[in-house]
Amino acid sequence: MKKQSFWADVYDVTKLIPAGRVTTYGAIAEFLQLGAPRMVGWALNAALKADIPAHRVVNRKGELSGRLHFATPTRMQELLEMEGIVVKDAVIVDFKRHFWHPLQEMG
DNA sequence: GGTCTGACTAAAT
DNA sequence: GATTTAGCCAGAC
Repeated sequence: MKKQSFWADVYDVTKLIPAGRVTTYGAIAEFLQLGAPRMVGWALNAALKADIPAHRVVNRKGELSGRLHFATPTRMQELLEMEGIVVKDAVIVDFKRHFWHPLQEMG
């Protein structure tokens, strides 16, 4: 993938996340060599306005830390559950099992 | 143009 | 082992 502005990069990577899978800010930051996971979340916040499945990105604990930024606080969880991910109390159940790393898709 | 602020994370306490 | 601290870097003011 080409290095663009980090916004576009975050968008692209996020769009690559398969349905029913999730990844972390850190994984994306690592993949993009940002060195600043916070920016990923920040970019994702802007990504909500675009056609980006930002709900598939959670913090390293598998917690839906960004749910409050969605239209409704429960929206993120609903989207994940629609994709077959079990979410309990804003935390993904068996997070490790659903975890997806960008490099995994790259090959 | 310096300062503040994040949907975070790892290390230190 | 839970809480706190520092580092991360791009935008907004």
